Amino acid sequence: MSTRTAPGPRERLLRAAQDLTYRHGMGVGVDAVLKEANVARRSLYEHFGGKDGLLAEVLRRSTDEDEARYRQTMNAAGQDPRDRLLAVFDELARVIDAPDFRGCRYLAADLALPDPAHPGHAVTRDYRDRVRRLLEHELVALGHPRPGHAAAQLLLLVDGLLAAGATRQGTDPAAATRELAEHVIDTRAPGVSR
Amino acid sequence: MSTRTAPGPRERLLRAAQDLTYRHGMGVGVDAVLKEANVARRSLYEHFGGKDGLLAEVLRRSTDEDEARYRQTMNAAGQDPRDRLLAVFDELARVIDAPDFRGCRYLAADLALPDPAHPGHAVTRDYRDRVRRLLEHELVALGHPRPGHAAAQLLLLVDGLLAAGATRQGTDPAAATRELAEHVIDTRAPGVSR
DNA sequence: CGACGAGTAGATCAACCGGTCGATATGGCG
DNA sequence: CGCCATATCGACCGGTTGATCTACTCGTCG
Repeated sequence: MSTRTAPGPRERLLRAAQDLTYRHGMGVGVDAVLKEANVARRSLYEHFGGKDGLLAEVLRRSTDEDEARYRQTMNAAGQDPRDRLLAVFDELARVIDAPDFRGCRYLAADLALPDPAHPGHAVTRDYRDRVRRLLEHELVALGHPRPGHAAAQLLLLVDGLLAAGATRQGTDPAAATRELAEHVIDTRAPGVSR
Repeated sequence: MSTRTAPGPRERLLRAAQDLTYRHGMGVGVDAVLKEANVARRSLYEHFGGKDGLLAEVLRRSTDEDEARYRQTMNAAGQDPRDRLLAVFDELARVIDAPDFRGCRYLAADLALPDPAHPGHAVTRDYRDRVRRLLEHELVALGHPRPGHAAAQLLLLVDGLLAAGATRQGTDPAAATRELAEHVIDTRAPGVSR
């Protein structure tokens, strides 16, 4: 019963789909996923009801992994909320510098799925809210005067950084982002724009 | 010879593709474009060599339009570089509030085209650079100590705002962005994070 | 007039799309 | 052992993809 038993078809499907959707986008064919996972066509429909169900589950699992990564990045940075927040941006700098970085999964999913009723959208919306709360929690601990507002700003910086990283502009976007993040975090008086 | 002559097949193809790719993504079928444009199949291949060529040309034409829009937004704001820069963000606030806003075309294209050799990528890269130079020019006129750096930061805010607008987070992202943009523009001493 | 180029209409192609279905292998239990 | 439920398999479905090709129409200009 160990977790080291050979993963079943469901698990293999999820892993293959997670990999292929990230590398080739949401448009990957079911055939490609099945081939990569070495799973029969029918099993996909038994487990997930169809391609949409598989994609939604892939997104859901990814959000859990990524949220956990945010948490452990922050925990590794110590107890000071300021350090914990900035550690997130340092980690993102590493992420976008990875040679196989292909942009934010969730933004790509939202932009690639034209149907607003697709179950994937609910997953990405929930994910963004979880991350926002994570940031807001640290800002509250820091005694920030407008934690909700600042959290929204930090999330905006995260989105911008991931977008910039995906589109590979020459100037190092991570440093510029970190600078703005520090400003957001260190703003102690509300409404002061300069 | 007036521009009011009925547009030819090439023009109709571009308009239809521009509209359909924005609404349904880069994955739209050639058939759908042909039907919308009321153009024979062969004409597409005569004029653009294939779907990729059509998409690249659609992107190129869009960048020209959008760059012109940036310019006229800034010109309408007067001569003060600060006003001209902030006008861009006010305009973006309007853009993302439009009911049919579906995210940034170019970011969507970059994320949706897995092949890094696709001609569309060169177009989006060039566009981003043109906008960056546009912003940098105003920052220079403003006497900003690090115009290149600040332009990269503003571009990052633009990307973040467009991403946030596309994913519809509850809190109004435009106001938060404008606040950060003001900070970037008004930073007069280099290296000062607060 | 007649030749020409651009455009249209549509058949055809191999590849692929997402989805359905009967057959089969496997494993627990009487 | 025999039996059955379940999980998995892979052939098959109709439709669509992007692309190529032939045949026809039409307006223009020499």
